[in-house]
Amino acid sequence: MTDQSVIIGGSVTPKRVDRSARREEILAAAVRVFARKGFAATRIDDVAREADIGKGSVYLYFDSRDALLSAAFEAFAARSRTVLQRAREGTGPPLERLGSLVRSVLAALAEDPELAHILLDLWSSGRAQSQLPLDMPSVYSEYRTVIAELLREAEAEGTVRQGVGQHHATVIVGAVEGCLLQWLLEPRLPITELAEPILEVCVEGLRRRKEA
Amino acid sequence: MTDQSVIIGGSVTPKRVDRSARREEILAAAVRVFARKGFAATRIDDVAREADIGKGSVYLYFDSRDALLSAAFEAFAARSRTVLQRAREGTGPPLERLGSLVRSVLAALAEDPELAHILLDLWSSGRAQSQLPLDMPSVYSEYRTVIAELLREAEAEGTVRQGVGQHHATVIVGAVEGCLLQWLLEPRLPITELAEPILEVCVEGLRRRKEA
Amino acid sequence: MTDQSVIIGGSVTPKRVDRSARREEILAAAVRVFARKGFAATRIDDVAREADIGKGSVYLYFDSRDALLSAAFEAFAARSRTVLQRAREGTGPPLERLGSLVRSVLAALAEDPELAHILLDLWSSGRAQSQLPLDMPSVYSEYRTVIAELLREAEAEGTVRQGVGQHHATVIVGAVEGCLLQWLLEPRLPITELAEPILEVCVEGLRRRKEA
Amino acid sequence: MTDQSVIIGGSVTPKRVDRSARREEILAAAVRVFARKGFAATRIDDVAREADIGKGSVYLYFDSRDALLSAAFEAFAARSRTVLQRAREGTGPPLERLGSLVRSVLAALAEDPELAHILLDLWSSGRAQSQLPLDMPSVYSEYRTVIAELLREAEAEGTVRQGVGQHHATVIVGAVEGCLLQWLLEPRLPITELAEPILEVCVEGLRRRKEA
DNA sequence: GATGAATGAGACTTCATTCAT
DNA sequence: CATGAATGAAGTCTCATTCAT
Repeated sequence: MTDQSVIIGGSVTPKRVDRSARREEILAAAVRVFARKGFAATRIDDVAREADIGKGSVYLYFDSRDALLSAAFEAFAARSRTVLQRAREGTGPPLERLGSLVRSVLAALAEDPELAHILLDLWSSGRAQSQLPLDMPSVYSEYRTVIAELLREAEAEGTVRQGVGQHHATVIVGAVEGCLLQWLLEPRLPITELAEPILEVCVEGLRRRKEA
Repeated sequence: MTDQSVIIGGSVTPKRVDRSARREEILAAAVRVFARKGFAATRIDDVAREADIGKGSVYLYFDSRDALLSAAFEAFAARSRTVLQRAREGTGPPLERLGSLVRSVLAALAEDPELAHILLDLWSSGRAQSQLPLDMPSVYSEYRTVIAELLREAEAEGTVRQGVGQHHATVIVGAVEGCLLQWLLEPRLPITELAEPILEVCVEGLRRRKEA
Repeated sequence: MTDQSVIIGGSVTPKRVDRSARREEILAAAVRVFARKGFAATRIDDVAREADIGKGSVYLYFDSRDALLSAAFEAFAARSRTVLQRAREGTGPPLERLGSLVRSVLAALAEDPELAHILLDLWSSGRAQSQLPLDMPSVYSEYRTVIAELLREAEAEGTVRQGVGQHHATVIVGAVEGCLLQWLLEPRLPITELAEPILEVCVEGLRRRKEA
Repeated sequence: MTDQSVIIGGSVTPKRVDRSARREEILAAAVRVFARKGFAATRIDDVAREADIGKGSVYLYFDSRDALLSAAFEAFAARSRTVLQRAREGTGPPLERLGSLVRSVLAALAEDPELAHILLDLWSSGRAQSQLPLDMPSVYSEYRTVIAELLREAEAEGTVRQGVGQHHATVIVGAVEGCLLQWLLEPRLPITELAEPILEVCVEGLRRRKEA
């Protein structure tokens, strides 16, 4: 609304850098609090204190409390998109790209547990009444699509069984997200170590090979 | 509305309504609203209206709003325990019992989508800020334990590969819950049809058998 | 409203005895609870439970919760009136009748601590906003009047100094009630033993010096 | 309405209003309402309206409705302590200091009838059910102690009869508080004029007969 | 821009009172 | 008469949002 511009060296330099950096700081603070207390229990005051600014100042950067959750969702979705994009653009055998994808997803969230923790809230908010336009469903839809593509390539290559399709993509996404869920509920589970078992189970299956 | 005096076990109930039946009615109404709007957005008034009683009457059967969520959790946990118990007590080849378990879990929730929908809230409540003593983590812990037992039996039998253990149990639980999650976010996914792909992926794996 | 009468031996005997006995029971129960928890914190439910009847039944005997306090006030006022009447009608030296009065007041309340305890609530209710028509002020007014009469008689007799009047009556009433107050706040104070010090302080201070 | 930034002790107060001044304003408003309607009948809304602020603003300065009563108690107790301290530290004949004390107590409350009126509620709150930690009993205990000390000094001096002790102190405290009680119930009583009768009754009654 | 005091809508909860049985 | 389940008005308290400084 107010566009205080500062003229430096003859070029118009909107204070955008500062503004957006400050916005990011606040968002990061908000995510930390969401992770700690959950969205429902998080007060604007908590966020302001965490960001070490005044309560009113939060509203200079975000329209509303809900907007903070939306922004957190955006951060999560952006990261997801990046990871998925990389898998899509990657080269090499599709099953290896699948492996990388699974490892990346788990590593990304293990590295940033704060963001991971708000997953639960995002799942809840992704449903029903929520006035928020957080499109969680489409995040998972894209996720399934990418994996289905990889499986299709693998099928074309002959590295996976015939008849593998959408549903199997859903199962793989499910295995990853379900392991994350369990880790969120039980932080002692070694999340990064679960990548290999996930791939073993999904790719190799549990049944013993007859002649192996 | 009032369902007269009710005979239970041959003795006349002291008063007019069957307390526990009425309690269940209100809980069912609450679960319907939770499913529709989520716990955070559900007002006592909503529950009362759904149950077609006065707001104050809810408090005759539940101590607080939180107690409603606790009760919903109990209903969910009780059902989980039943399903798991059945798998534990079952006879027959362990991998078949695993199959039954997976199918039962999905069928149970598909049959009662209302209860399934509050899963998201229960997951959230299972973490952090919640003062509620909803022990979601232990639900999943037991779940993993039962599956790990089945895998151990199968390993003893020689029907699964050696080295299969806790982590693989976590992956199977994850696959089931992760598929449920996706269904909750995207109700068009055919949840019951996912049981077979889950079992295929987990038991058989995706990779094509060399000599098949 | 309902006047269920029972014919016994040919005479109409309204069930008044029972009815009024029951009323007294409830009132006594109410007074016990008021004494224990104070009027503000007393619930109709508490009274019903104490009287061992159903909550709704309280309303068969009292119009409202406030009516219970009114009735308790009436009981207190009636007792006060009795004590005062006795002092008024008594014969003998006025200062001795004053002594009896003081001893009676303290003894009456010491004997029935329950009623004494609600004095505090009655004092509060005797003021301001209270919709209740509890006329505490007139209880004390009558009290002062009776004592002033005794003092006037004593003055006429020459047993107290001249100039003793209304204000001194107020002081004597005050001394008694003020001691009661302290006892209510600090039950270890020996309330009945305070009668003599009160009389010593007050009467000896008023008695004309013999030879002066 | 907002009274700008205020300089206290040379340092700029961090924000705009002086928190403690505003707190006092609200407390004063609360005391006015308590005096008018009694604590039990006073709603937060009443206090807010009296202070001409929003309902929620009360909670910026007091944790709860009960905290308002506690604060009012503190104001009363602080004043009591001051009056008592003065009597304790005073010099001069003990019976004169007793006279000053009685006059001070009556004058202090006569001057601030608002605070006096809540005495009734404080007495009630000093008992039983109240969760509040208002220690009315100890106020009166200290009061008795100070007067007992004065009497002991007077006894040592020979200005009061032998055998005068704790109980007589209780009677004097009672006379003062009992007169206040009557004034509260019957505001037409001339409270300040009662100091002399109280002293006449009590002091002359205690003074040793010169030639006896 | 920054702040935090102020606000008041709205949620929970209590409990006096009613009334069908 | 007796009862206690049901009710909803009313009260406390919270907190997102606004706005004067």
